[in-house]
Amino acid sequence: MTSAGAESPARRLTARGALTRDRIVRAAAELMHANGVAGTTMDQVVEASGTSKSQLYHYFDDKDALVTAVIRMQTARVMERHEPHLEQLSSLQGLRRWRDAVVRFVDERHGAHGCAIGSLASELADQSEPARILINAAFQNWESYLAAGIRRMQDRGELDARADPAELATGIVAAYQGGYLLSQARRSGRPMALALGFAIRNVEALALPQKRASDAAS
Amino acid sequence: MTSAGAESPARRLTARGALTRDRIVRAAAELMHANGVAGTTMDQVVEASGTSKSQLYHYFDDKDALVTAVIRMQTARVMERHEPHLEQLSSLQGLRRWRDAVVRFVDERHGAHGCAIGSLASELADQSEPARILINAAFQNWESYLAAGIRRMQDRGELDARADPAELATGIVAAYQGGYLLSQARRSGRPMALALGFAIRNVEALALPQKRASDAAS
DNA sequence: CTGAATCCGTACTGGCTGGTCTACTTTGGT
DNA sequence: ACCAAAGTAGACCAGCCAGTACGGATTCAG
Repeated sequence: MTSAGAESPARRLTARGALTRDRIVRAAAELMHANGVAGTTMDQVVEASGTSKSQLYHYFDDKDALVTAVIRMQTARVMERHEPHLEQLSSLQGLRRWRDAVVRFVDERHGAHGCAIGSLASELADQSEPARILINAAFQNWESYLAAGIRRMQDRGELDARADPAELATGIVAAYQGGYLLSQARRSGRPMALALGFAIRNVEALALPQKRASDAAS
Repeated sequence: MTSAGAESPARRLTARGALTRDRIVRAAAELMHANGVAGTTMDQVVEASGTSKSQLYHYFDDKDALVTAVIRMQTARVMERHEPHLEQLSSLQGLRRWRDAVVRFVDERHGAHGCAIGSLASELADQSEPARILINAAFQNWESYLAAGIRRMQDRGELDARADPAELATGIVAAYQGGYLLSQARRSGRPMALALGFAIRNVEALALPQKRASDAAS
């Protein structure tokens, strides 16, 4: 992992070819998430994907190119899992629901493997500048979802307009990543629950007293 | 990294031997922090430490044993850097001073390499159970320092007695780790500053109104 | 139908990796 | 002074790794 050249210049891909390529990336993503990028060999990817060496090198120039594809897939996957909760986020209640879903997810697997993006970030950020840029973009994108949701809370008058959505969003994603890491080390979802809880409390602290009755307690 | 056997049964070590051993661990720690554990070869350690293959394998059974020694050294080193601030911690003011020192440290190197413990945690937690246990202990120890400080704030009547020091401590360490990871990806100390700021605000929120004049503003 | 591009399988290689072996030098206790 | 233990050196090896060579099978445009 030094230069990570751009991906193959998007040659013609038949439907069959696209499928094979996808199987490769999927297998690589799984292996790299479980064993790390350096801990995953091209031969393992070949076997896990049920393809062959020549196919692998047909679709990817080298390991760096494969890693790039894996980063893209993983960031997309993680966001896909969060999008349902964040897309329409516009209330503290929604933020808490997201937190609960996250905690449940982490708790179920006792923090195993950590966040797919987070572990890639930790391993690659200082090894490959292109990878770092991609991963940083993923984090920023993630934060932008949260920031947009927080902005909607302000628009709805639930939150103080002086709050800084972008800063709060960064704080929440940081809590998520740190909470995940501690949960991974402790094999317990508890640190994630605490970390996200504290992060969200910073948003709650900026809540405005609601004018009317409307939605109920807690 | 699968079994990580116990370290060599502490044979007799001459002063010269201990020095050599230390040089090896020091070099290994540096390399592994910069390039990852999997990305560091035994030959690199030999060269960087100015020793030889036989010395390496004289002092360590295998790479796992060396990694174990590196974990011990890194956790000790990191704690040494924080101890001056945390040892006597007994006020919000002190907590903020610690945060400032951390942010300065991260900012200076633009988050490069990340937290030594954090990156080891991310790479090893799911690869080696003994390593995971060691790293988890380091986190817990770190948290216990913060918790003790927070408890002292309660004893001094600066903080609400209903606050849970252990939970707050976990939240702060999580914010530190997550903040570091984002800072590493963004090459900026800003995420760390925000993350720690938000974490500490949870402590500040539990501050009690001080009875007398005594210490000044902010 | 045809031929060129895409797709695929497998054997192979040169270099690197963790780890071993044998032999030489230094140290420290008595 | 002696010698066993500790320390040191560097050659060596078997296996693994990323990447290549080359030949054959499918697919698709025209």
